[in-house]
Formats: sequence, C-alpha cells, structure tokens
Amino acid sequence: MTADHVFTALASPARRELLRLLLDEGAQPAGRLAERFDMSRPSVSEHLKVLKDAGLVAETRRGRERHYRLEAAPLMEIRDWLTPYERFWRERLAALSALLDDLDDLHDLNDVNDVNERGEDDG
Amino acid sequence: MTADHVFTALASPARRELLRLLLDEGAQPAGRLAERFDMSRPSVSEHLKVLKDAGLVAETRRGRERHYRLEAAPLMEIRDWLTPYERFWRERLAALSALLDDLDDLHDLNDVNDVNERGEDDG
DNA sequence: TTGTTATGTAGGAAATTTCCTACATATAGT
DNA sequence: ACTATATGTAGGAAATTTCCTACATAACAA
Repeated sequence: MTADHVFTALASPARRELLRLLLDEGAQPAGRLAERFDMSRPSVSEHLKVLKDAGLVAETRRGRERHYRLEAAPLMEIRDWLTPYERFWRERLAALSALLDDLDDLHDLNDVNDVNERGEDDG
Repeated sequence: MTADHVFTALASPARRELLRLLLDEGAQPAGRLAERFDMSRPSVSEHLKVLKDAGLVAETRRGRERHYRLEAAPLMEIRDWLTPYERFWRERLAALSALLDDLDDLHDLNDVNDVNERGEDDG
C-alpha cells in the first residue's frame, strides 16, 4: 500500500521478474507464472503475496485458478520519488556541458595563438 | 554497481533518507549525516557503504572528514526500468478515459430520448 | 608526543527474508 | 462420493540484514 511497500517489493529480482512477465505476457494464473522460475511454486506464491500487498498485482479468481494481473499505478509513486533526483542529475549534466564548452573556448584561443606563433603577419 | 544493487539500496527507508539529505542540503561529512538519525553512527556508516557500493554516493576525504555527495546517475537506471510500466499505465488510463466517454455518449443519448418522450414532434 | 576528533571495521545478537516440504482448501471432472 | 488440479498457508531451516558496542586508524591540535 505505502511507498515503502513498493520499494521493498521491487528489491527482489524474482518479484521484478514476475512484474516483467505480467507486463510482457499479460495476466496469468499463478501456476503458469511459477513454471518460469527455478524455485518452488509456494515460494513464487509468497512473492506474489508481497506484490499484492504493495498493490503491484491484483488477482481475479477464475474457477480454481487465480489470475494475477499487473497493477502499475503504485510504480508511479516511485517515478514521483525519482523526480527531484532527475532534476539534480540534469543540473549536473548541464554543468559538465558548460565546463566542456569552456575547455573548447580555451582550445580555440590556443589555436589562434599557434597561428600567430607561426607568423602569418601582425607584429 | 548493478541495477540490482540500486534497487536493494533503495529498499531501506534510512538509506532513502540519506539520499534526501544529500539532495536537499548538499554534500556533508558522515558525522553530520549521522546526527540526523535515531541510530548509532556506525550503523549510518554501513548504510553509506551500501549506497556507495550501489554508486549512489561518492566520498571525498577532506582532512579527517569524509564528505559524502549524491551521485544520481544510477537512479536513471531505475527510471529506465520504470519506462515500459509507465506506458502500460498510460494505456490503462486511456482505456478508462474511453470507457467514461462511452458512458457519457450513452448518457447524452438517454437525454435525447427523454426529450422525445416529453413530445416535441416526430411520431 | 599525547590527547582529541572523525570515521571505518569487527564481531555478534536479533529481526527479517527467502526458500523449502508438508498440509489445508476449494473447484472441476467422473 | 471420489479423485485430480490449482493454489494458499504453516512451520521451520538457512541466509541475509540491521543494529549494536567495542576497537582500529588516521588526521589534527597542544
């Protein structure tokens, strides 16, 4: 439910793989998801529970199967959390870019001096 | 270093708080960061180590202090990981929006029928 | 040199996570 | 009713994480 639950859920590679499968292949029954893992079916079931508690998947009972589907909404909280860092990141890049431009200017200046040293006229 | 390290590092509230402090207040020595936590200084030091291994902070030694600064670049991996889910999320919203539009159309149609029932002409 | 400050590391206790093998539950088919 | 299928839950072992209190290291200050 909370952002903390979402961060925690994403910390496990197995759970991220579950989300990826649901994204790429759509909703599936628990058993079919479990087949893809090098892990017992009950363990996959527990991972699904963690994802469900984080609101990242939802289940629909169809007969004796339970179809799990992706619920991407909570991931938008992560994106929002990321936003201020992205701004920081961009400022860093801009500063670097400015630095490189300055270096370029300096380089051009040296070129001019080189030309002058070789003669060409003036003094 | 890897995306896995980054996800793991972000799973802890204490570590996310460290990143927030470095973002909001800039680079700081380890001790000053530790003061803000309801936790022993060595524990904060270990959290900083996890962040450093994930490439999320870097340290600069200044005298006997070590200044930690935010390194936001690895967070961009998280953003990239998020992207396909964001697309999914938008499609979901678009579908919902279309559904609501359809409901609206149906509603308008009923209004027209209401008007006709009250008379107005035709039949 | 001697003492103080800033910080990391060692070692271990407690809590949590991960994963397993039974087992329970519920639905479908015969 | 009986059997097979799909799945969750219980209980526990092993691994990992978190946090602590010493202790080690290195730089500064007298």
